[in-house]
Amino acid sequence: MSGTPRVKTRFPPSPTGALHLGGARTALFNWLFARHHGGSFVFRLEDTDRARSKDEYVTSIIDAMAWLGMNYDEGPFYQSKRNERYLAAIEHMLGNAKAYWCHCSPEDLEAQRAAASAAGKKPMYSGKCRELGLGQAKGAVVRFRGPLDGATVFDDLVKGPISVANNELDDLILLRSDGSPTYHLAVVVDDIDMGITHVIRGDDHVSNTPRQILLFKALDATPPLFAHVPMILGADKGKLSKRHGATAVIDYETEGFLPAAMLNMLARLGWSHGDQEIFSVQELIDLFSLEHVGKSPSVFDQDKLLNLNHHYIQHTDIAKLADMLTPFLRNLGIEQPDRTTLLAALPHLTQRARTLVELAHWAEPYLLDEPKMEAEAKAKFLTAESKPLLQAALDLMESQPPQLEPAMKELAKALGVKPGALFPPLRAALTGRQASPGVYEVMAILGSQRVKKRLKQAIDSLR
RNA sequence: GUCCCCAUCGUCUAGCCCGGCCUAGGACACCGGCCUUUCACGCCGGCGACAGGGGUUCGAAUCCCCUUGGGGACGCCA
Repeated sequence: MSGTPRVKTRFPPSPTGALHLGGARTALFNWLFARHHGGSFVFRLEDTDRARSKDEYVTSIIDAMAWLGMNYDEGPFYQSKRNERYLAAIEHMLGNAKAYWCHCSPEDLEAQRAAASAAGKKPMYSGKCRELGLGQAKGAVVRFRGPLDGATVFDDLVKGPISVANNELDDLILLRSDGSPTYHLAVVVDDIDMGITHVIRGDDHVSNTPRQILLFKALDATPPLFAHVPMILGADKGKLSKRHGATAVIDYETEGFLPAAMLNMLARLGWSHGDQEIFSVQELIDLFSLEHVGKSPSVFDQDKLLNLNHHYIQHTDIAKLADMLTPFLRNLGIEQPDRTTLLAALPHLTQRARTLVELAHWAEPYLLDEPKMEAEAKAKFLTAESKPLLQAALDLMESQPPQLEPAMKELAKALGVKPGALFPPLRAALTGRQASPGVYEVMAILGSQRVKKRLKQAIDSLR
């Protein structure tokens, strides 16, 4: 029975597009904060804009959250299903004069804003209908009756104290002329109903905060605590957009990134824990705190993500990696990869792959019945001069050498050539590539039967 | 335009709240070297920042002010 309420955060995307990087990071911070404090995390869909909201975006956002492993304790809630609650709140405010009907037409409003701009002020609603005592009418809206003087102050958990003069805030619309509630009203009612204690959201909402605080108070509720995290920018420091590459998190899944790497990357954008760069999810939960979230925007660096992903690929259990590779191998036409071969190859491949796409590419030669010959590898190394070398290697394999490495080195010496002359043709014959793990490793992965078969094929192709 | 916010290497950042330990640390990227049968991994080294100007102080990246620059908001979008 403690007096401090249990921490409750929420992530409320509007389903008007896929989950993008900024949204994912906001979700992550809310999720980490809730988990860190043993609180709960609410997932809510803000779909009051019926025209732009789409079911396909709802499922894609849910999928992206699942991919990242951000589970929620309550929800998904849909604002579109909570209309009576919003209407009741508006009715309540109309009843105690915290709201009023406004009959201004869109054209009239436009003129008012233009007038304010011309006077060197912020374009705002003039308050024309505020004291007119108007009633409901066709095309009318309900507006909030905000305070005319004083200031609204709040202590942002990341930015510190923020103060805005109330006369900078015009009377915002609560109910549209089509009878639907607006964003500001819906969020506030939801956050009250759902008992949200901490609102962690993007920087673009700071200027909305004073108006929402006023709404909380008008609804006789104590506002939650607010924390505004800086935006994520593109390489040119502009808003993140398609030009900067992938902006939707699901794109990173198809490009072969691991969720753990993505989470690590997102967490380190704007948050830090001393010099530490690598964090497991559990460490993130244990260490996360709003005090260490920075105040300035950060640029999303693809190279850093690639580097992190490379790290996670190297440190992920081989069997698990093999499982994750399945769809990427399928894209290469490999439906049923031989698991034994794959498991044998993977330890030699992870150090050279930064993504699962690259890893699948490296694994391909070992999983195919016959390696695909790259034109350049063939032209450079499968030549008339290399034929006797390949033949010698094949003869050696027939004798079943117990130790590959010394045997191959002996062979080079016996042939009177440097290892650098013998190995590239062997690699080309065995993998079809110019680059691969060491030739002995390749042979071990393939096994002597397949090695002999590939050697024979290469020799035959040189006839 | 008006209001709000922000400002350390190219990028992510530590340090800033509680001034001296900062000739500003780490990571990514980049450059060079080592290792090496290729491609990588790894290791070693290098380049590289407190936006500018005023204060306060014995002393400022750290505190205050101004300038400049950047971002956000100003919708019957969220």
